[in-house]
Amino acid sequence: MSETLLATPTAHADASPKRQAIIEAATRLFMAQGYGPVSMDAIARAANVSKATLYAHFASKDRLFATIVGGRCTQVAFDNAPFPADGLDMRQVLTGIGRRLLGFLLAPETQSILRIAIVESARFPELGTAFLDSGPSMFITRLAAWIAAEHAAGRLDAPDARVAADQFGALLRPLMFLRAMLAVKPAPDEAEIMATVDAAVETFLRAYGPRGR
Amino acid sequence: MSETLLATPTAHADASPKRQAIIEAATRLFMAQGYGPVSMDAIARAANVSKATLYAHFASKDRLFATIVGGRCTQVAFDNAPFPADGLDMRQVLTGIGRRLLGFLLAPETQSILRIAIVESARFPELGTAFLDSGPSMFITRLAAWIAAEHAAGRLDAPDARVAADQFGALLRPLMFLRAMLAVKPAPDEAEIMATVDAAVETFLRAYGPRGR
DNA sequence: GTCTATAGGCCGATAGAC
DNA sequence: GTCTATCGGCCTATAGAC
Repeated sequence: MSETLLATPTAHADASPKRQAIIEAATRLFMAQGYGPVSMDAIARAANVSKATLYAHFASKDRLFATIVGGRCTQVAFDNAPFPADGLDMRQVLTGIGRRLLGFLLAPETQSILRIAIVESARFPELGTAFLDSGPSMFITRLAAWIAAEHAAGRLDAPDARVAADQFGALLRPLMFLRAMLAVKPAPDEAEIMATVDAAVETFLRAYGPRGR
Repeated sequence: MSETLLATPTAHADASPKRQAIIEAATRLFMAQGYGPVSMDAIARAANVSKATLYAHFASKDRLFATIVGGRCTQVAFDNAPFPADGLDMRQVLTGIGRRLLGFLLAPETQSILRIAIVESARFPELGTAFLDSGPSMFITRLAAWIAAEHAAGRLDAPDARVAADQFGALLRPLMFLRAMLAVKPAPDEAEIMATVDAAVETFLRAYGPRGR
């Protein structure tokens, strides 16, 4: 697969109803089942169009998949709301950031696309990059910038802000996250999520809180 | 009449050369490509047997896959070597544990099976559990026991040893690990691995080192 | 653009000879 | 147990009518 597979930003948003139906059906099926098990017949049937119409809009199953999933990566990207300004309680701020990030990571849409990106990254190398760039990388970069500012202000002691940001994200993905990715029951509940966030914040502050806390 | 008490003819460890060839070929192909893309024809061809022979040993593709991958989970399990006894330098001990664990997590065999377990856990729920039980869960449990002992001895300050162990593992899986799972270049090199371990140990000791460090 | 119909191939699984 | 040969089905993709 070439990297041009993802570059399908048809300059004019094609609002053809059939095309839209195809995209919606393909998104639903691919996200639920991945690439292999979904047939073009099934997509055509779910979209209420014929296979010929399907192929009139998308040259091949590969291209349809890459278009759908690549676009989906940016669509479910982590909501990069701004981090709070100075003066708020550090623990509350971190807890809020952690809750938002972990909630995003555990959301069914995120899990689906992450699962698909992981397994299809061999066949579609651009998917891995698209997913990383769509959320995690940018989030860590922004969090690092915020941490650096807090460090400069003396409210954190994190000389290497990039590492600290990466580690805060990592602390939010303990075994519970792996268990969710592996679909091992029981699914994480709200209490477990909160406990994970609280523990991550606690450890982060123990490691990076201002000296002489 | 059966001539042995130890082996049932069809069920267990059959040393038949054909069966062994099937297992080896299927392992290689499934690990490299996952479930869907590998056909029974391909496995038979790679094992130099006919498809009929294949089906004489394994009732279906599903069962063959579950047998192969389930067994593989325990085979590539993390080497649970004992943790060092008392009296050694804490930083060195943690660094050694971290290097071994991260090296294991990034090994191609581990990445393959983890990728497969993640994507096929919907179709084969037992795979997720098998993978978790084969390594990560037990490792965290053992690490937690060691941390609890160190806590009791006053060499660590980790009241909740289970959380601390889980977080140490999590600190070893920053973005670099996600990048590896997504097959995004460049692959982690030795320097990056060492830097990740050192940073994880540093943060862990900042958070859980003995008070008044 | 959209349809029906089908080409052409590979799939999982089996029958029957030995 | 092991083989050859094959079945019936589903797959991607296309031809041709409208």
